[in-house]
Amino acid sequence: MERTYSISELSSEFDITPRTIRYYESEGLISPDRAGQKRIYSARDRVRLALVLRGKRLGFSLAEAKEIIDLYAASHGEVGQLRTLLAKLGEKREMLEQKRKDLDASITSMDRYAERCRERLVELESSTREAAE
Amino acid sequence: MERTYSISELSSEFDITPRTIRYYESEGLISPDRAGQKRIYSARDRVRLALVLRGKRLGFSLAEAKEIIDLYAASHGEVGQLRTLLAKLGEKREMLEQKRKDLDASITSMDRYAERCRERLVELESSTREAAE
DNA sequence: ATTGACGTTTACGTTAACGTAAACTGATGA
DNA sequence: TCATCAGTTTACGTTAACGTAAACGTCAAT
Repeated sequence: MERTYSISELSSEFDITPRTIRYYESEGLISPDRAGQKRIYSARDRVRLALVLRGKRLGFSLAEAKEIIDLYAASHGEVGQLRTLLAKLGEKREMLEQKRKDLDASITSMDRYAERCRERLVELESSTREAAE
Repeated sequence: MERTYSISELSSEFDITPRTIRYYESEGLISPDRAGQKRIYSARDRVRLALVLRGKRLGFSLAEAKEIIDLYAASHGEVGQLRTLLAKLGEKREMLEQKRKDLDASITSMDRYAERCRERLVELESSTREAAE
């Protein structure tokens, strides 16, 4: 038997509210089982939730995140399905690549700037010491 | 004399509407000069606009983008200013690092998945050929 | 003189992604 | 038995980031 999760367990684990999780369900991002009224989340549901949140951190909308995540659950029955799946994966892959370029550019320019600041700080500190002599 | 830009030049270059650019100004992200009523954008304004858009692609809100971009325009006069600036740069740098982790994880898992799909496709195609013999 | 093209301000409208509150339903421990 | 969680549905409220429309200014070209 695999482990299951309640909505409050997941909400505290991922630091989001139950409302958010229910909203994701209403948008078709997760589909937990039910025990009567109560939602029962499987390990698979938990993984999907984690993927949604990661997508959000990367700036994807919920709709975009759903598109991507649903690719991982697509059926691989026929050759045609596999071909279109691979094509869609290629698209998403390009979006990620674009983000990587943006991110790398952001990081390198910030690092360069911080380095210049540190040099300037050393300058200022040494001149302060001179003034004290 | 440095080159300047009209609002429509920038909006078409970056593929956004003038409304968006004016909104960014109202949020304090850009502060173009004026020639009477008309806004005149400098090369510096253009760079800031590009930074805003890059920030958005990476999932930052306009407020977050502003915080980051404003760091690049902070004054380096006193030692104390430089110290707090470096501290803030460290914070932002960590946020970018987190995004890089998320992004790397997304890319590697997607690449792995695509590879499995390609293998499966080769299988299916070979079995199709066998059936044709 | 007027017609566009381009610009402006003001203000209301819209959508995504939830927040919040009300009213209800079991299960469970004192 | 009663209260107290933990969960549920329904529904209205909110915020960021613009869209859209109205009403107006200005300048060059016809």
